Amino acid sequence: MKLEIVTKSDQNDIQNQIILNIKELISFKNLEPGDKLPSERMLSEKFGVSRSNIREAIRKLEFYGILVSKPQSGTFIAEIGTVAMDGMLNDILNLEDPDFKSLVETRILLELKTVRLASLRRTDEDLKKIREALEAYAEKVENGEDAVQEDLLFHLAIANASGNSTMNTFMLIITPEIITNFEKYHVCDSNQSVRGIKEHEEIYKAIESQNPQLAKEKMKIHFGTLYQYCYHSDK
Amino acid sequence: MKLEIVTKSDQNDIQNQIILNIKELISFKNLEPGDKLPSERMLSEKFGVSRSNIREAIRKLEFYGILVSKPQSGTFIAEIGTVAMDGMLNDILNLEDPDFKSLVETRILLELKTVRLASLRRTDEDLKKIREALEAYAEKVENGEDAVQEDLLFHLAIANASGNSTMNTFMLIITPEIITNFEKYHVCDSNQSVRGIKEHEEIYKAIESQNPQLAKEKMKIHFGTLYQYCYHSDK
DNA sequence: TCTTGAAAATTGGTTAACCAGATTGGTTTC
DNA sequence: GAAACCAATCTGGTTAACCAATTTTCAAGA
Repeated sequence: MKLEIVTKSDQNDIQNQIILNIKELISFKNLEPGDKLPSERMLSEKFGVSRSNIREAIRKLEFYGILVSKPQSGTFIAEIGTVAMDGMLNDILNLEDPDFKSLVETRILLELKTVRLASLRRTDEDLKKIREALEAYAEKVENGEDAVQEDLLFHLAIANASGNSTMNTFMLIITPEIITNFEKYHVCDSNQSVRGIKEHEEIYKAIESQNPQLAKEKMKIHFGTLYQYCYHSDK
Repeated sequence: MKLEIVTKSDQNDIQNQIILNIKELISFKNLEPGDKLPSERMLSEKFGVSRSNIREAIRKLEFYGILVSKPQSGTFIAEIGTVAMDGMLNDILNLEDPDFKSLVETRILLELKTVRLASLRRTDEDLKKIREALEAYAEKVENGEDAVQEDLLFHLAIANASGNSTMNTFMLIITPEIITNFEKYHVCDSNQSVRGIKEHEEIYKAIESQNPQLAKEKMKIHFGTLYQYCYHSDK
């Protein structure tokens, strides 16, 4: 178990080292947005790492919008300006893994917004999906089973109905880590789940009646416990 | 240009097709969290695609926390439960590319929060970095140059000072797309930039004096124009 | 001198062979 | 019978050769 983690972080180190090398190369060669990077082969030779490592690092920088690679042509620096590129590269190199508190804080922020947007923009189709998620959750809880997953799917359905694809994506990104940490720290107990049904129903009703203010209010209540955890804990 | 876009989207289609295949395989074989997926070779043969395509799809699902691959051992289904896995896979397959409105909406949401957190948690080191970003921005504007990048670096410095790694990452993710769209739609003109200096300074002062409410207020004012764009446009 | 166009070189993507570490199953040993 | 051990096998990762599309080069033709 230990070993595996070490390799993972080593892997990350290598990737960050490559990104640092690329950054220095760009700076040294005075490359500007739109310019072509040396080929993957050349980079792998120059940095003394495998081409797949290079490709991986390039993918990461592509994800953050700093590079754009065109098939059979080359990898180019995105048109975001030298200054932004340099600043962002620094930030990417300094990125730290999210802690649980940071996740919860972000989740609450996102959800208080998505629930508002959902109540404004939801289609009938959206509403139906939320209803289904709600019922799946209620059924699980009533059977006394663990319903963390169904809980989160209800919230994801709301994010989906918000009509904001960015927030929807972000919710998807943090969800698995929320689940893992919930199970690790046992944040919710079964009593809370029973109460959760009523809270979910209230949120649903607010969305149904297209009342954004009420929806946000009910979501805030629903997050009551988490809120406390987030703002009164040292974790 | 057209061709390139087509290949990109084709590429995406292939990846989504693989993810769909994996989803069906999991369902068909009744695989549960913790179980091992067939090896990459086997999957590539079964689905009739290259192993690198398989690896790429697995990486994507790893990013969304659904799979975990261990070197020299296998790829495993993450411990997030069958229901959550299934629901998330559906959501991932239906993910749509973010539109500009969605980006701006999310940016405003994030920044009104990060500026509050930054004013509460900023260290002296953070403050210094924000100050530097502010000065770089002011200098560019006073020279009559375009300062979109410096503008965003100022905001990223605030996100960095927020002490919330998740929000920081999210800000990094949306920044390049914001830059690209700003340049495309010419959202800001130079007059706005001059006014922007004063606004940035006010935000800085609020963070310096650790006044979260004021900081949020000043940020809201700063977003005035964008706000309008966001809520009174059909785009 | 400029245009044209075909061949050569270069590129990211793909494929297949290979590697080292992990797993597995059976055999030995006590 | 159980524990220890070893070798065969299987795994994700790496490497190197290959591919098809793109870009470059440069000589032929006007």
